[in-house]
Amino acid sequence: MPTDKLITALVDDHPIVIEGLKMLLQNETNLQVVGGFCTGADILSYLKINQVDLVLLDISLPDMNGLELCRLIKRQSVSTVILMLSNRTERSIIMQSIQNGASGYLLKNSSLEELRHCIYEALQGKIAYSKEVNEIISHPSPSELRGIPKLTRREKQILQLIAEGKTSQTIADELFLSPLTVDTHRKNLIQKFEVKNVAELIMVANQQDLL
Amino acid sequence: MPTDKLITALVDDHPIVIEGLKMLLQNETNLQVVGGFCTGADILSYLKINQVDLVLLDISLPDMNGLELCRLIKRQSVSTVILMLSNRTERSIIMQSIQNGASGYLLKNSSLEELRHCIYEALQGKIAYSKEVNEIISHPSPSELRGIPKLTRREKQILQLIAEGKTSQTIADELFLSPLTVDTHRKNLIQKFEVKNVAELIMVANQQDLL
DNA sequence: TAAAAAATACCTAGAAATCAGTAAAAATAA
DNA sequence: TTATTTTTACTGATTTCTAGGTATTTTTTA
Repeated sequence: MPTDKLITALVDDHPIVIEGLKMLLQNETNLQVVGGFCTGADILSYLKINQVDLVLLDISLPDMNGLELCRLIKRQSVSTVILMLSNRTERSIIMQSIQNGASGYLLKNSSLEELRHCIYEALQGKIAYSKEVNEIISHPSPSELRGIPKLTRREKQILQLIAEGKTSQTIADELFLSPLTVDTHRKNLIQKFEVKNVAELIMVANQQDLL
Repeated sequence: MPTDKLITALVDDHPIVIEGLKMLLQNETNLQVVGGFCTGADILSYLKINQVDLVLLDISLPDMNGLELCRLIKRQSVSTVILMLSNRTERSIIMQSIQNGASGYLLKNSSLEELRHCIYEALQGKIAYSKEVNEIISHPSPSELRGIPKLTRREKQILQLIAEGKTSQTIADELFLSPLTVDTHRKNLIQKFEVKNVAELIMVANQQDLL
């Protein structure tokens, strides 16, 4: 029994979100939700024997990365349109999504209207972003423009010790260096990260997972 | 027109989640969802003129912290039962929820059954955790065993500004305070966290997700 | 409304960090 | 082996932070 409705699958690790989307989309006349999947493995095995026109896909899944999954789905079925539906607001993740074959990107706090609109656009072959995502793309934050500085071995080591609350003198004693040398490294770290002092240094180093 | 059903409000910055929960809970015979709110301000102003028995509350909201909101709701209406519904898995956040008056904590990837069960338990006056949350609570990591200092509003604010690399003088100018006052707060922060200086302060504040 | 907590502000004085340079060994890469 | 990067170390001046306090006003809580 073929149908003229768009066969749609939902992938999200939150059952509540899946159920919610199901309910929301059941009123849409032009599409039919055939299933909700909590893992990447589930949707992939389903796609092996079933044709799906549209997939709403979350980034964070228990068994694999949503970006990776996006690529795998596209490889298995080029005609399937994928819309990413995530909380992640990082430019890089949005870009990677598109590069992996997604036709659009929505934040989960999008309105229903936006969701509808993006589905429509994506099915037309366009790349569809929700309003907020467009903002993110067009206004890169200073912290994102700030590249991740390349640190030398010594600098990493001293950064670590600074984060432990040690003074230049203490660090010098520990590494058998002159405190003046440690000061130089400290200065270079502050320069490389383009920050004002150690407080901010430790903050951005944390944001960049360097500690 | 009084009702014997439990008046329930939903607070989440994701319209999709709200709609989903609404749909899911509309089949429950013993409760009635009266509204979904996307901001803390919305629910608070609603509660000023309406009685609500149960609130399902997200942590991350656009205008204020969910933990703070939990406290405010409880202050305005003690009899209202609050269940936190969040993605955050940090012990400290779970504990803070309970301390701020919540009757339970669920992760968003809980099943519908778990949600039902927790609502039931919470209404009975118990503290209700979902399965995964129980796991988290019973396996504390070493870094989490270090007590979480209670910060005042001002201290949180100043901690934030310190993390941005601002000096006491700059912070004082910004908040219209004496730099000596900022120094006092700075000193208290260092004491409360039992650290040696701001570098370590920012480090452990990060570990405890306070920034 | 009384008690407790938070926020405000100050003193003295020493310790530590930051800025703006320079420069020479030592290690690594081309 | 030559060139580049890293690591080491210094001067001198200035700013900022930290440690020991005390104390009053304001706000919040009981």
